[in-house]
Amino acid sequence: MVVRGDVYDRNCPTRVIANHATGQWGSLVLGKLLDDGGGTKRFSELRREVSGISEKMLAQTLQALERDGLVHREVHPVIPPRVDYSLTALGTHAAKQISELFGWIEENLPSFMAAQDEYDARRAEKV
Amino acid sequence: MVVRGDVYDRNCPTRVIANHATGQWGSLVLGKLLDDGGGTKRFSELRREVSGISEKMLAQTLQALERDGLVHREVHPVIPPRVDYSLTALGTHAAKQISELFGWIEENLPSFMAAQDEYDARRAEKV
DNA sequence: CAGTATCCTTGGAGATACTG
DNA sequence: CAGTATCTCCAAGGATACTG
Repeated sequence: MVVRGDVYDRNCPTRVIANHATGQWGSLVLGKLLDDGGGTKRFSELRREVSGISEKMLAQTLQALERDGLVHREVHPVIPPRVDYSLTALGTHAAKQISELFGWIEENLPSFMAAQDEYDARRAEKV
Repeated sequence: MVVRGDVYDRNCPTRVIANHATGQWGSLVLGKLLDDGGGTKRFSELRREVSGISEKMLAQTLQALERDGLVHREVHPVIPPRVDYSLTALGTHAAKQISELFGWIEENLPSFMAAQDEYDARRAEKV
């Protein structure tokens, strides 16, 4: 159907943006910014709250999200430096969708774990 | 708030499943299976339709999705081999959410491209 | 504090060839 | 056809140290 921007077509910008928004770090950063209820978060807050992310990946992730127009970056010219990150309108919409999906996965975690157990059991008996 | 299953906590099963479902290949495979309107798709169909995926990654992706209970795998004992993939109830729900998000990105592609252009322009003039 | 810069390692991912 | 096995390589990503 759609040809321009079709996410199933490689080398399509849609796919790149989708990967930023749904990637392992991008999705979590968007989620955390949404949790704040449209407020702002600082670099170090995100670093702490998104468990496992390194400084490098956080910086890189935020840059990609900012470039895509999902995140707004506000620099305060003070010492020590202070930079606030927040969601744009686009980012808020994306974050809501992702957050919903993640919430649904959490809610259904028992079903997922059961599926995994069953899969593993089936594989075990075939050996 | 939530501790067990919290996606923001590393080493949490939720995050692993989320990554399978929203990862660059997983998301596209789920999307393609949904496009088929609850029908089935064969390995080679998916290979063709998800532009850029290799056999290895498709096999690996399908296995992860099957293990998580998102995809059902039906083997027909015929020659030549025939294997049908379809969405489970869980998979259908996940696929719908992802598909919606991707559709929204496609629709708003102009906004994203504009944001990127603006970002690049701002960076260029600062040099 | 909010990043860069650097180095280094792991494994994600492709290509190819083979099998039931 | 639907995979698996193997080899290979590049880039994603982590750790550390440094700077405005």
